Amino acid sequence: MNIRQLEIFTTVAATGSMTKAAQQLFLSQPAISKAIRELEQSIGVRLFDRIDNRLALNSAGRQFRIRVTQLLTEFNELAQYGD
Amino acid sequence: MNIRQLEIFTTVAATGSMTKAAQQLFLSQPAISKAIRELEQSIGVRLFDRIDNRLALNSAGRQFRIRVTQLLTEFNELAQYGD
DNA sequence: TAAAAATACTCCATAGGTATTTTAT
DNA sequence: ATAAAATACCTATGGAGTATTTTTA
Repeated sequence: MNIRQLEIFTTVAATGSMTKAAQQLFLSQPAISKAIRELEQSIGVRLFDRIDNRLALNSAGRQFRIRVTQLLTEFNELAQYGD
Repeated sequence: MNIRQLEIFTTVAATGSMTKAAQQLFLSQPAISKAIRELEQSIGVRLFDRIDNRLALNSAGRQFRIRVTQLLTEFNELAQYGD
C-alpha cells in the first residue's frame, strides 16, 4: 500500500469509474486498473464489486474510503508544511 | 514527500543519528542521508540542525514529528485492513 | 584517527506508458 | 459498434546499494 494507490482509490470511488478517474488524474486507464488491483492485493480486501463491466464500491470499500480520505487530507497538509 | 521518507525521518528523530537509523532500518547510511535531504527539500523546511557532524531535531522538526507519528500510525493500521 | 554525514556513481524495481483483448450492452 | 476494464509488454524514474570524501572531535 502506498499514498499514490490511495489517491487513485479515492478518485475511482468518487467517480465510480476507472476511465473517469484516469481522465481526472491525467493517467492511462490501465495505470488505474493496475493501481487498484495492487491496492486490493496489498491489503487483502476487495474494495469494489465488478458487475457487468462496471465498478461499485462495496461495503469494505465504503468504510476504507472514509479513513483514507482523512489520511490523505492530513498527508497533503503535512506536504505543505513549508508554506 | 512520501511515506518512506516519513518513516525514515521518525527513525532518525528517535535515534538522533542517521547511522543508527540506518542500522535500525537495515539500510545504508547514504540512503538515510538522501531521504532526509529530499524530505527537507520537498517540504521546504529544515528539520534538523547540523552542528559539528551531529544532528539535532530543531523546533520545526519537533512539531512536524508529532503529526508524522500520528499519520504513520493510521497509515499502518490501514495497511493491515485485511487482518 | 575515528566516527558521522555528504557526495558520486551504479543498478534494479516499479509506476506509468501504448497496444490489445475481453466482456457486456 | 461502443464502452469499460483487464491483460501483456516496454520504458524510465527514483530508491537503494557500494565506494569515497569531507568534517570535526
